[in-house]
Amino acid sequence: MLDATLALAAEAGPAGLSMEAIARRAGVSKETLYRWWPSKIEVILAAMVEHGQVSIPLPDSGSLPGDLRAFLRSTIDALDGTTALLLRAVAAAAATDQAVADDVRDRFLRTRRAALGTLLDRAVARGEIPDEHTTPLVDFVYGSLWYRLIFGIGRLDHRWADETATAITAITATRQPPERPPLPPLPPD
Amino acid sequence: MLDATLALAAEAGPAGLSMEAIARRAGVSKETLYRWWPSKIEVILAAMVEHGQVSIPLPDSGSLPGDLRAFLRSTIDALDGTTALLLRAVAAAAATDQAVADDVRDRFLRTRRAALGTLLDRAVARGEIPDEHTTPLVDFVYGSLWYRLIFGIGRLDHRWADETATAITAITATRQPPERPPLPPLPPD
Amino acid sequence: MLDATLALAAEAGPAGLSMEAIARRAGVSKETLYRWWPSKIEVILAAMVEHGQVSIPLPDSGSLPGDLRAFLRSTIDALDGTTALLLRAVAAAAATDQAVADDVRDRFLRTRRAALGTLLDRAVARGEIPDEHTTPLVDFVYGSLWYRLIFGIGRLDHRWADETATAITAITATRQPPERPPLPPLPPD
Amino acid sequence: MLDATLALAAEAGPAGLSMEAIARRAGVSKETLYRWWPSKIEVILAAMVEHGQVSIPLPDSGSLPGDLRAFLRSTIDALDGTTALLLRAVAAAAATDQAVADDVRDRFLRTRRAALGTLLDRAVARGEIPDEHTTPLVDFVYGSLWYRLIFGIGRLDHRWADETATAITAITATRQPPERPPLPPLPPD
DNA sequence: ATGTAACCGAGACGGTACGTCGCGTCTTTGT
DNA sequence: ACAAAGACGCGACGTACCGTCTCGGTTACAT
Repeated sequence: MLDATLALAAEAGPAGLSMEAIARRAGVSKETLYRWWPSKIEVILAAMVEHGQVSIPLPDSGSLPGDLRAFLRSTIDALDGTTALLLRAVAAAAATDQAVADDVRDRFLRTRRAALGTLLDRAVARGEIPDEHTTPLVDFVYGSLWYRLIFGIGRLDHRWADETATAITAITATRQPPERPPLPPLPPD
Repeated sequence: MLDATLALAAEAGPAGLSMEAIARRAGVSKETLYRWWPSKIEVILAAMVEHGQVSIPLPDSGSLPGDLRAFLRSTIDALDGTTALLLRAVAAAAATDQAVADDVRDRFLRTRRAALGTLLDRAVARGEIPDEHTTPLVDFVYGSLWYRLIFGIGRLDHRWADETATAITAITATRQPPERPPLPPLPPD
Repeated sequence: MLDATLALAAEAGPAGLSMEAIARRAGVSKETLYRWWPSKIEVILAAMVEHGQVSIPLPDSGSLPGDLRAFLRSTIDALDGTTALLLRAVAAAAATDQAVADDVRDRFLRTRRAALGTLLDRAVARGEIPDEHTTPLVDFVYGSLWYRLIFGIGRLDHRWADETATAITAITATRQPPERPPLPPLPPD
Repeated sequence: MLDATLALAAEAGPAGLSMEAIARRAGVSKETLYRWWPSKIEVILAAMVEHGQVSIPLPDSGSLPGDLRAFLRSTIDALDGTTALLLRAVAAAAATDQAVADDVRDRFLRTRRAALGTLLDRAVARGEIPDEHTTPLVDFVYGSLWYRLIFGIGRLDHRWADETATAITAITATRQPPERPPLPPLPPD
C-alpha cells in the first residue's frame, strides 16, 4: 500500500494522491486503507518513512559552517522527486487543515527541527552563534526549503545547499557585533 | 463576491473555501464566479488584494537592521487572521498543483520578493551585506513566514519579526569573515 | 436567425438546438431571439415554415387510394433530413411540456390534420369510407409518421408511403361489413 | 428510487424528471442513481416496469375484431396518468437523442410491437388480413397512441380503443378487394 | 476435522464539490 | 430606437472523492 502511494505520488503528483486512487492502485479496498491509517496524511507520512529518504545523518565537523553544509547537502540528497511530491502533499494537507498542521508539526517537523537544533546547539556551545538565534536559524533553513518546494522557486540542489549554508554561517563571524546603532524605538507589539 | 470570500475564509478556514460555498455566500451563481475568475486560486488572490492587507511600505531608515525590522513588523501587521487563512489556502493550492504554484510564484510572490530585494540591494550598496546573500536572505524571511504560517509554528507577531530581523542582520556585521577554516572537501554535486 | 436554426438542426440535431446555440450561430444576441419569438418551440416552428417543406398539395385523383398515395408521397418528399430533425425537436418539446403540446397541436398539427381530413371527407362523400373512420384514419397516418420519426423505426420513403396508403385504403373496400360477428360484451368503460 | 421516480412523474411531469430531483426525492445521492442506471432514460424505463402497468395480456377471442378491441382496451387500462407522463418523458428523450431512440425502440417498443404482431399474425393465419398489412397496422395502433399521447390529442379511453379497433378491423372485411381501379402511375421513388 | 473468528476485497451508500451548459431576464454600450 | 454583447441567478448535468457501511469469501487458529 505504501509502495502504491509512492508510485502514485511519483506519477500523479500531489493532486493524484487520493485515498481512492491509492486503494485502487494497491489493489486494496478503501476500508483496509482506513483500517491501517486514520487519514490520508498518515498514509503519506508512513509512505515517506517507508521510502527511507528521511533520516539525515548529523555531521560533526567541529564547526558550524562545515556541519551546516554537510547537513544541508544530505537533506537535499534525501529529497528525491517522489519525496518532494509527498512533501508537497503534506504541505497541502497541513495548509488546508489546522489539525493536520498540528499533527505534522508535532510528529514530523519536530524531529527534523530537533536534529538541526542539535547542530546549532553545538555551535552555541562553541560560541559560534548566540543562543537566541537557534530558533530563527532553524526556521531559515526549513522555511527556505519548504517555501521553495511548495512554490517551485529555483532548484533545490547542492548549490542551493551551499549558498544557504554560507548565508546562514555568515552570522557565525559576528560574535561581538561592533557597536550596532540602536534600533529606532518601535512600539513592542 | 470577494467580501463573501473573505467572510468565508474567516469563518470556515481554508477547507471551507469552495467555489460552491463562496457562490452561495455571495448570493451569486457559480457561473458568475467562474465568469470573473478562472479558478479558485484567482478568487482568493483577488480577495487578498481587495482586503488590502497586502502592500507593505518600503522603509528606509538608512541601515539594514532598522529597515528589516520595520519591514517585518509591517508585514506582520498586514497578516491578520483572515489574511493568514487566505494565505494558507493559497499555499494548499500551490502545493497541490504545480501550475498554480507557478502562477502564484510569478504573480504574487514575485512582487513581495522584489520589495524585500530592494531593501537588501540598498544594504548591498551600503556594503552591509554581500550581494550573493540577497537571494538566501529573501528566502529566509519569506520562507520562515510561510513555514510558520502553514504548519502553525509559534506566533507571527512583532516579537517574531524582531527576532527574525535580528538574526538576519547578524549577518550584517560580518563584512570580513576572519579566517574561517576551509570547508571540508565535499563533492560539488 | 431561422437559417441558423435550420443549419444547426441539420448539423447538431435536436439536442443541439438550444437558444444559446441558435443565437451564437446567427450572430445575434439571445435577447433579440426572444424579442422575435417567445420560446424555442416558436423559433423551430417558424424555421420549419421558412424551410418551406411544409405545405402539401392536396391531390384529387377522384378516389381515395390514389389521393392517399399521392398525399403520403408528397408528405414524405417534404420530409427532408433537416425537417425531420426539426420535427423531432418539436416532438421533444411537446412531450416534455403540456403547454407546448397544446400549442403545437392547435397551431401546427391542426392544419395538417385538416388537409388530410379534407381528403378523407371527399372519400366519405364518395361513399368510400364511413364518416366515423375519418378521425382514426388521420391518426393512423400522422401517428405512424411521428411514431416512426421519433423512434427511428424503419425508413420514411415512398415505399412506406405506398404501403401505408394501401393499408389504409384496404378499408375502402369494406362498405358493407358482411356479417361481422358481434363483439364480446366488454364493459363500456 | 423508482418509487420516487413515479411520484415525481405524477407530480411534476416529464419536465420535472431530472436526475437531481429523483435523487433528492429518493433521499439518495446522484452517484447511487448513476450506479444503478446509466442514464435518465433507463431510470424511467425501469420505473415503468416497476409500476407494472406494462404487460398487456394477449387476448384470443378467435377473431381479429374481438382480439383488437380487448387488446386496445387493456392497453388503455394500463395507461394511467403516471404511466402516461413517463411515456411522454421517454418520447422526449427519444426524440432528442437518436441513441436513446434506438435503445427505446429495441428494448421497449419491440416487445409491444411483437405482442400486437402476434395478434395480427393469428389473423393472417385465419385469412382475416393479408400478411403485408401487419406492419402498417402495428404502426397504426401504436402510432396513434403515441401521437395522441405526446400532443395531447383527445382522450385515450375505451371509446378511443373501440373506435380505433373498429377502424383497423374494417380492413378485415376486405379479403378480395373488388376491382380497385389501378393506381395512377407514380414514379416508384 | 471442524467451527469460529479475524481480516480482507469489493463496492454501495449519502454527501459535497467540481466545472460546464442552457435557461429566460436584465443592463450596458454603441450605433 | 433598437440591437450586440453579455452578465446574472438558477438549476441540472455527469464525475470524483470523501469516510462509513455492509457484504461474502478465505484464511488460520482453537476446539
